[in-house]
Amino acid sequence: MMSDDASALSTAQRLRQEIENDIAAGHLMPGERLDEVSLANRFHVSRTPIREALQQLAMAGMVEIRPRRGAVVASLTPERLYEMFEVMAELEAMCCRLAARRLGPADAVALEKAHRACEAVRQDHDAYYRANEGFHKAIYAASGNDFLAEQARQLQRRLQPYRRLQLRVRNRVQNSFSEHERILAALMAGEGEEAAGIMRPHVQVQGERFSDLIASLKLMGAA
Amino acid sequence: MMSDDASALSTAQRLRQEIENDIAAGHLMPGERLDEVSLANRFHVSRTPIREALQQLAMAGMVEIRPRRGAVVASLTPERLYEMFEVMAELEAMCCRLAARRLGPADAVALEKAHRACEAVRQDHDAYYRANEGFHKAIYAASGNDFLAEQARQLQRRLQPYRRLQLRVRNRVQNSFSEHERILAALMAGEGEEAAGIMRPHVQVQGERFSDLIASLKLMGAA
DNA sequence: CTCATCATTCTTGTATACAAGAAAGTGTCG
DNA sequence: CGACACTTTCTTGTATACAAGAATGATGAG
Repeated sequence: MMSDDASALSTAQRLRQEIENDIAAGHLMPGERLDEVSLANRFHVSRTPIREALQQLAMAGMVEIRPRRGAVVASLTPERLYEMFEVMAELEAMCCRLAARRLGPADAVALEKAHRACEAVRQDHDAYYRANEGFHKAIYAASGNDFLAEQARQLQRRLQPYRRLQLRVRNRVQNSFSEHERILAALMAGEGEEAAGIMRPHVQVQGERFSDLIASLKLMGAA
Repeated sequence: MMSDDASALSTAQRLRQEIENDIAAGHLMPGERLDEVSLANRFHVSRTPIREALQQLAMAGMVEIRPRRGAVVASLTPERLYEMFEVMAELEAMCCRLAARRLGPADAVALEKAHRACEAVRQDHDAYYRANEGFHKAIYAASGNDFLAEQARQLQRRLQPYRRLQLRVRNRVQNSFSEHERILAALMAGEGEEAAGIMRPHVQVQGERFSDLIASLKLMGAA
């Protein structure tokens, strides 16, 4: 039996994923230097594939390469961060609109499951953070537009180091969960615009929440 | 006086741009093989920076790298193409919404200028194609969201090889121009939703236009 | 004549050597 | 004591050598 292993990854791509994970997980902080030799030693490869991985990350916006001066983890200004959240909100709103129209039985089941997973852990910030990610990804998938889903996941990943801080704010988890509930209901009812309208402010970081984000950003020590 | 030359590009980045231009310009066709040695000879460099450029292009979705089997210009299935146009339409609609709210005097001038440039060349398909690009880019810029503008430009670039074929369809230029006119008027009047509503179908490729696209796609010989 | 198997050739993947620019450390002079 | 120039060290950028997998072509059997 042949497994059409389309998921075959080159070494550089695997390395990219590893480093990307470290960035998304907050193990590598914005502004931090990415030394080619250290990375090469760490992964037991030469600098060549490491450099290829760094070039990929640069295109993904996760690192910044200053010619002749090395690569650093990309650090975003508050303005840019705001812009990215604004786009993220719109992409997710779009996912809602499409999902409401195209929702299949399998998608509906996956959505409810993801939602109940959130409910189960809403006392635990960190666990909720992960479950929340699952709920949002279920919506991307339900949009029926694979390209859109990929774009959404990619941007979500890029914002992850910053988003993590968001849920620590008092009552945020509780509010988040009840917003999920309303979104889910709207999707099931086929009310795309309704769902989109709830999703937008759910994702976007405005007003007080933005100030909170900036404050915690300073705590991170990002340049 | 100091010119903060942030535009300093590494060799790999320059090479990426060159190859990307060839793809966008249709000089390199979808499915075409990108031989590392040939490219290295052509640009008078070794394979190393070429490979770095190819990794970047892979992340940008412009080429596909099959491990151990080399890189080819990415060729999109009709489904994926449809999905990408759907997202493009939404991004541009979002630009409209934001631009209508935030439009500054400089943006307004730039928009009108770009529009008149379109008008001046509407007898010439190829010239209109370029002017059209300018009009859309002016809207991206007017959104006031630099990240959004970059995303829009990047996706536009990716769709360029396919979009080129669109305007050849009978009357498409005339229709396009009159849609521009209505979008411009709505933007100037601050009617963001109105502008977005015209932009969406202006960009999205649906119904007959999609069939036309698929037909010309087959002519391209893309796998 | 067609298909399968093996040898050959070509291309990609990786390490390494070397070149050259940036950073850091040292000493001297004001 | 502080600033500046110079030297040394370290890091990145590029080419090249070699290894290994894929494509290609030849040869032989059915």
